[in-house]
Amino acid sequence: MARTAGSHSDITGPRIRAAALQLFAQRGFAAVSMRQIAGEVGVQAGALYNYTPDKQSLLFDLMQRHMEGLLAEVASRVMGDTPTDRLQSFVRFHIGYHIDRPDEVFIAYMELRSLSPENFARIETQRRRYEDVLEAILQDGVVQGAFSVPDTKIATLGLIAMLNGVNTWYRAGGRLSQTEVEGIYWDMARQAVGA
Amino acid sequence: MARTAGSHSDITGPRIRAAALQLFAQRGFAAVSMRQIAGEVGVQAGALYNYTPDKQSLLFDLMQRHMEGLLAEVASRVMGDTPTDRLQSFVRFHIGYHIDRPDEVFIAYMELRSLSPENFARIETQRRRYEDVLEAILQDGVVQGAFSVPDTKIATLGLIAMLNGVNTWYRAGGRLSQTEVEGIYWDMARQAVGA
DNA sequence: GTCTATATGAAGATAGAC
DNA sequence: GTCTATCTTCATATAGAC
Repeated sequence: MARTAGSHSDITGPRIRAAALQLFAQRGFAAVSMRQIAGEVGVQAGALYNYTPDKQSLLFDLMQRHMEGLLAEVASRVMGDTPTDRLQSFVRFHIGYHIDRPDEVFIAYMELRSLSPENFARIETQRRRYEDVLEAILQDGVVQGAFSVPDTKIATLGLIAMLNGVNTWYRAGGRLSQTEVEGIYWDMARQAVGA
Repeated sequence: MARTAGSHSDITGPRIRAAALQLFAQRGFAAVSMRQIAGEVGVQAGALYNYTPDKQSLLFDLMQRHMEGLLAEVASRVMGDTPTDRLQSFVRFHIGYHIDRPDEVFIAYMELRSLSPENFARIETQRRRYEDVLEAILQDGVVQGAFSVPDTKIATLGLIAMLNGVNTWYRAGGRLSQTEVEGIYWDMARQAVGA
């Protein structure tokens, strides 16, 4: 169907977010213009303002949705009777979730500085809640003598940084399956905490 | 001394790079204007063009200098008779070098997408040379049976990502000394490769 | 080498017609 | 809800005086 003037509120909103997501990830928030986003969607720039009050809110909306999805999923997917089992499920969940959403992840970690101070504070709160999930597992493991970790806070940040690194090289259809990648990172993570 | 019109070629160049470095790291390349850099240095925007042909070259110059310094230093600082010793010296070097240069490191990893294709290719080549230093150590260790690493390429990228994470939280004057931080990351790295 | 002034283009955002 | 047209500001980069 050719694009014509008219009402498309149901589909234009998601299309704007999808276009913004891809463009922000590829070129960076500051380097992308509202006109470019509109062009990708197939509308004029002015039409975007029916969906977002401004460019900053569009970025915040993307990051907020990502963090909420991440927090909801980690809560339902991380489980196990022992700290080691829970750590494994966290590592595998994190790798899988991040592999599936490279653009969201990239933006959430790279465009923090493009947020207004208020929006930054909100996203940071959500991020800390996610880190706390992992740190609680590590603390449990240390208390129970299952892990050897000198500093759970630093280990948390170090592990997450290591896991995030998967998105710098993983591409779907490469030589390794997602499960294989999960297994490799789980091996490294398990050894890193002395489990 | 008040700023006045005149010749200052010896000091203005470094001051421009220092200002650009800080501003690019803080706000991102695309979000920083030549006027802002000039303002930080204390000259007018036009004067910058006596030192760089354009903004892109200024970014490339910063990244190029960083990578060359990194490669020169890693070559002279990483040593040891065994793979484990060499890995330890690499980890401690990497942490120390990165802690000392947060802005350079941040830009080198975050503004790759802001480079022109030709400049990107040059920086990528240097980056790969740095990764190769670590991968050679891991391969040595695997061959000699000192390390347990399922995939040296992924382990290289995973370790570097983990080590780079230090810059997301380390601040000079915090609760841990640089040597303590090096020790913590060395513990994690050593365990991660099964050394 | 730095200044002022400016050429030229593009940015975010809004107004009002349809 | 989208369009066209526009306001206003700011961007990179250059020219020529000092």
